[in-house]
Amino acid sequence: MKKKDLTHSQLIDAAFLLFAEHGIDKTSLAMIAKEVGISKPSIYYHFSSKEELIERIFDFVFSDYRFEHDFDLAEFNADNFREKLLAGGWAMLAVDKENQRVVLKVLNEFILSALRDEKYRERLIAMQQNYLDGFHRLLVKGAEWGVVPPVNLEAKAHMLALVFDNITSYLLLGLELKYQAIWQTAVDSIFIKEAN
Amino acid sequence: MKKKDLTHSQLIDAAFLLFAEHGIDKTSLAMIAKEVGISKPSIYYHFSSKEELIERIFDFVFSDYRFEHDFDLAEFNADNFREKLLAGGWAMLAVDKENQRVVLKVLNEFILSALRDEKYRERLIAMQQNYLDGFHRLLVKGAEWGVVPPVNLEAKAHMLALVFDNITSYLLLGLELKYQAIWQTAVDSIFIKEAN
Amino acid sequence: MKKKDLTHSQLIDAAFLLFAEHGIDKTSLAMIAKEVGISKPSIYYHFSSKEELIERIFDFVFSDYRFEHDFDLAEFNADNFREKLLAGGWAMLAVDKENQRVVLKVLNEFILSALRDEKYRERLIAMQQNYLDGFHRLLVKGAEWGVVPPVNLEAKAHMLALVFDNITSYLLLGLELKYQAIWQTAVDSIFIKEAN
Amino acid sequence: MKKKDLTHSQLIDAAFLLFAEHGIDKTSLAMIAKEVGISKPSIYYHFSSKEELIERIFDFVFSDYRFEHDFDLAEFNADNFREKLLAGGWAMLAVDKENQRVVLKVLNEFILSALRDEKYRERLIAMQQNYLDGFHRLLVKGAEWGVVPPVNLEAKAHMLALVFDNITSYLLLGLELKYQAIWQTAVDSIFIKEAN
DNA sequence: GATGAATGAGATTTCATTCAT
DNA sequence: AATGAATGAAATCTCATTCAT
Repeated sequence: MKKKDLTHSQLIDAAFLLFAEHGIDKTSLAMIAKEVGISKPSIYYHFSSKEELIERIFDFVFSDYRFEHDFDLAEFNADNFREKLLAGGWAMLAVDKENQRVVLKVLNEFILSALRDEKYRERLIAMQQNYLDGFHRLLVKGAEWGVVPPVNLEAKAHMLALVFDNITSYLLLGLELKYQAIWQTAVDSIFIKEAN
Repeated sequence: MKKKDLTHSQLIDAAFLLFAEHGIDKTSLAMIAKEVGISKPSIYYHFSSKEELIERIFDFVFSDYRFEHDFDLAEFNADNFREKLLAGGWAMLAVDKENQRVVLKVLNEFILSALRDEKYRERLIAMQQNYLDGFHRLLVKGAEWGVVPPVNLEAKAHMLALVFDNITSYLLLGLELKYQAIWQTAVDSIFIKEAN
Repeated sequence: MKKKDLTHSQLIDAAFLLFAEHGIDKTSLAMIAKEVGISKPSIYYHFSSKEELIERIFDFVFSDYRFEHDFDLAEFNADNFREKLLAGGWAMLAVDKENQRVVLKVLNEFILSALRDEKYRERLIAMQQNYLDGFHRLLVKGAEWGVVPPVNLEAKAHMLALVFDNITSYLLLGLELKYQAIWQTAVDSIFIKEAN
Repeated sequence: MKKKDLTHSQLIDAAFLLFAEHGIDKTSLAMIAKEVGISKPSIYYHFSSKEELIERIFDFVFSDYRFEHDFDLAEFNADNFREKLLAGGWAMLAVDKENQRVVLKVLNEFILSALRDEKYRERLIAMQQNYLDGFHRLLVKGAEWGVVPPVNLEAKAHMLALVFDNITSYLLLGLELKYQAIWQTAVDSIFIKEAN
């Protein structure tokens, strides 16, 4: 790796961790520079402003956050459908907690930013939509395969997305719930033939 | 009301709105003072520091945010159980959107704060717990009344809480989903006799 | 004088002198604050920005710079016309040199600013126009009184203005010319009945 | 031209234009480098510091600014004396305005510098002196040829120089005066046999 | 009950300059 | 002949806070 690229990625890493620890607003360029061991103005050789650095962190965080990472449609079939769906949710519970907290903290920072800045809102919504659509596609497949009752698929999918998404938030806050059972309850409700 | 109390509540109101608009960090005491029409140092007569003002806003916001506001157990009975449960969720969709956004924005600010400051974490968790427990109590009642299958009640309750809570987040970001149907799907899943 | 007004005028004075000595760009707020003996941010209590301070200095300099100060039409009459005209120009040569240099240096700073900033251009042009018009009015009076040949008055007036104005510039640079004779030559040319 | 010389003169050109547009202080080496399409440190191969570059621009500007360019004594004779004198002044009014403005802006920058830096003062004074002396020599010749009354030649010459010089300043600021008539008035005053 | 005046700490950013390559 | 990477110094400006009045 060239020197420039090295420093560049050190800056991304340091900023990322500091954003998680102190929040974006309370992380100054001085703190980042100190962490990396370069001078404050040197940051400007790599990023034209703090704002640009923030955007690069945004890219960095969100590139990792895709439905397909958690649920790979290609691996699903009629036989393993329920299992896979359960496993996809449970996987997030088994992950390295510390690392997850860090990612989620920064993600939350950006959700707040998104409430005020169009630039972030669009991308954040695109990410949420990616999960909403992902679950929908999955259930449609499940219906095609005859394992999911073919009614009300969109609402079911979105309910799953909301539960899945919010489990991460509650984890982040340190609420200790029986997430496995909750996710299972949500997943199971999908397969019920509505009798009401 | 005494003058002191008047100014006090004007400060709370102004700070609350400004926190929603610009975020806590980016709202300066100068902005708040200007909004209320007093001088900056005068704020210190009412609050010993910005931090204390923030805490009072926290109280102000969270005093309004209780499960019992949304779902009043006293009004539930065996006959209206499903209806009331549906209505409690839908009510949040019918509320004055602008006002709701403001409250939710500030609430989100505090969720972020809670990730870094023990002081806020405890109270925020207490609030989330209030909803988690509230739904649980409700379903236990429902089971007693024979309208909810008496299995897996806790997980069902928490799933409802997660869906309920996250609907507000998605609303806030401006995602346009069929929330009524989603909530109905979640609610209906509660009544199913698990046959799998 | 109130404390605020005192500091305010100390700031104006200090900034004015420092602008003359180092130029506007090279005079930092730190230098000004140090000169007055207050802290850097205190300046912002009195002026909202460096730009505003500059504008106030501009006002301060230009309020002193009016044709009527140098040539008071009310004092002119047919008998003393030439004498008064001469004296008005010569007065500027007799003035306290050091003080004059300071004023002129800052004035020159603003001329440069005026080349780039509409805001200053207009006001500077108004000032030059004040002299151009002043000389014109004077010569018109002179013509009415029969002491100035009533031809070509505008060009004559403007020529006087140019000479008068530029004498200050040359003085400022330290060029040692026989300014008295130059001014006299210019003034005398006004009275000639053109015979060519 | 060698590559070195090429880049050198590109730097001079670019710096010159940028100085005119933004002023010396507000023109950074980064801006100049960008304009020429080289890297910032490369400037240091050609000039040892920004200060040296400024001095070279000074040379560049002032080499063009000589009395002999405007009034070539060799072309004057008794018959065409007045005409030539008029034409020399009018020429400056006919010149390409945009180009003239650029030169004059930079020149003005240096006048300001000259007020603070001995190094520039001497050379600037030399230039002004060149015009003052030039007009004087011209009038002396005119007197020898019998076309200019042989009295008060120095003051007349200097008055012409002041008018000539200041016309450029007023042009630069965008003041719209009848400069032709003004210059003619000044020139004509030279030929008058003083009768007062 | 409130303010006028001020401040220390610190934020982002710009700039001329350096030096190994 | 030029550059990539970095820096020290300093600029403007903001902010929470203080304290005599």
